[in-house]
Order: sequence, then C-alpha cells, then structure tokens
Amino acid sequence: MSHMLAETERRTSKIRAVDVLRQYAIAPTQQRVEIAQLLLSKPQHVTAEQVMAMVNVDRPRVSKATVYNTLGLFARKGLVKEVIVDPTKIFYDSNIDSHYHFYCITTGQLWDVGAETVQLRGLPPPPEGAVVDSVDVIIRLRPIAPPPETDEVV
Amino acid sequence: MSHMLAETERRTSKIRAVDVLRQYAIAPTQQRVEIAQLLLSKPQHVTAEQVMAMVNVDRPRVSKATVYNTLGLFARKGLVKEVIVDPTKIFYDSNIDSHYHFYCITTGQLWDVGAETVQLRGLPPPPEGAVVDSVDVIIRLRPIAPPPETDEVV
DNA sequence: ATTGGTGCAAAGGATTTGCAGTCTA
DNA sequence: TAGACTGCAAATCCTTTGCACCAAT
Repeated sequence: MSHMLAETERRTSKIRAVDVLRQYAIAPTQQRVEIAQLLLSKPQHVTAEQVMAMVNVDRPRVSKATVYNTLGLFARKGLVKEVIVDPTKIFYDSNIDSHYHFYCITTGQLWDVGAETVQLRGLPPPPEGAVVDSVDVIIRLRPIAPPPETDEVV
Repeated sequence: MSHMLAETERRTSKIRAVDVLRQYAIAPTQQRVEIAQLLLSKPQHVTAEQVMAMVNVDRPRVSKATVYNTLGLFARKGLVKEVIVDPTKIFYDSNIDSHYHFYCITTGQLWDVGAETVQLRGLPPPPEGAVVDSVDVIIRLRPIAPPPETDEVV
C-alpha cells in the first residue's frame, strides 16, 4: 500500500455498495458501506484484522467491534462467505460464486479454485432431516522441501 | 456415560496403544497412552475438551496442558487428523483413512463420508513450489426448516 | 546426570458482549 | 422519540506458554 490510489479506483463506489447492501437486506449505515466498498472492490480473502486495518488507513472510521459485527452480519446475510481453514481466524471471501480453495498451511495464503472445472460426484445424500448448506473443498498445500520440523525420524 | 463398561471394552488395550505410539515415533508415556487408548478405541471426532473429560472421568489422570500438547503432537505425527470446520474449536479424528465429512452447522455434529464412492476430479495443479498436503471436503448441513434467525428485514 | 514430559497457572489472541452514547427514520 | 447501530472496554473461550517438578534412560 505504498502508492495512493484515487478512492474511486481503490474502492467500489459508495452508490454501488449502498445498492448491494439493500439487495441483501442490510441497512446501509456509514460503517457498513465503508466495509462493503472494500470487500466488493474485488474478489479477495480478508480477515477481520485486515479489514480493520484497511478501513482505517488514513483515519479512524470503524471500531473493532463494528468490524466484527459487520463481517458476521454480512456472512449471515450471504454478502460474503466465511472460509474456515485456520483454527485461529476466519477469512471472509468476497467471491460468493461457487468455488473452492487452495490454502497454504505454511504461509496462510488462500487462492480461489473455480468450481467450473472441478467434478465432485458420488457424495452420499445428507442424513435424514438435513439439507446441504454448502460444500467446501480445501486443498491444503505445503511448500516443496519443507523446513525440517521438530519431528524426529524412527 | 451412565453405565460402567469394563476398561477392556471401553478402551483400546494398553498394549496396543503403546505399540501404535511406537509406530508413530511417539514416546509412550502414561498420559499419552491414556489418550491414545481412548482415541483408538473407535473412529471418532473429539475436541480437546471432550478428551479432557473422557480421560479424567473417574479420577484425574491428565492435565489440560498435556491434553492439548498431546493432541497437537498426535496430529503432527499423523496418528490423528485435525478437522477444521468450526472456528471455535478443533476436532481430532481418529480415523486417518482418506475420507470426508458432513458437518451440521447447527448442532456441531460431524459424520464421516467414505472417500471410496466420492469422485473428486479436475482439480487444478497446485501453484509452483507447492505440493498438496491434503484435500478436505466438508459438506455443511442445515436442519430442514431452520429456526428463524435474529436477522432483521429492510 | 541429562533429557524429555507433565502440571499448574498465567498469558495470548481472536471474537463476543454489556452498555451508554449516537444516529436516523 | 423509538429502534437500531456504534464504540469502548471488559469479558469469553480455546489454546499456548513459562517454568518448576518428575520420570526414564
């Protein structure tokens, strides 16, 4: 983030963000619009901490509590998708098209894997009384030649 | 846990547990054997909290720190698999055969989905410099006719 | 003796919550 | 003005860590 970009380039327009929030039945408050603009600017995976930092770059705009509450709300409403790959934090994915993920267990990086080319078949039907909410596919990656672990050899 | 079961029925034999630990290059201390016996008794998904409760039913045997350290060690060594489906806790899976999971987002229940019948194809190759560590498939379930949320409408 | 393992309590980190002040319809 | 939202700080919850004691080689 070393260079300045015009607001209109760096972020989704305020108008559009308000519009999208309304579509998802979310009251467009100032803070929610700020966060939505960031998220909707492009497909990305961000943590609450990152949103907190991004939205408050130049000056305080949104408090930590509101960032957490807002991301939770967005996820419940379907504006973004939670990605559960790391037990220590939640990623929020602004790409809500059906897709899967590469996740590097060493660096914590996340990449999208488009669902178009992937064939996932033969899944058993859900247990009685339940319906499928979503299907996650996470391909966990490891760098080649991993650094020697604290594990010993037999 | 209202009925008593003989130790030999409820748990994997101590001999076998020691043996398995050795196979995984884990020094078989008393505490690790206790935990391994529980885990290996059957395919199951347990949290650290549950292990803590199970292993200490009749009398204190293993401390909380040791339960956490031991489960982490077992996972690193490959004796059990961590299942990351809930951002608030880790499940440890004593079934290390290739398989996938149903996860009820309402009740937190986990079921195994055998990998035999599932066809997962067309995955793109991993990014340069990385190799696939594992592939998780999580089918998130929701009870039919979910209870009304605390969400507001515009 | 040395090394590793355990237990306790304290620390840590992400997320949630209580509550008073603020905004908006 | 009422109902909703925000911000701050305190509280929670799961997990990790520091460190002294214990165990096994």
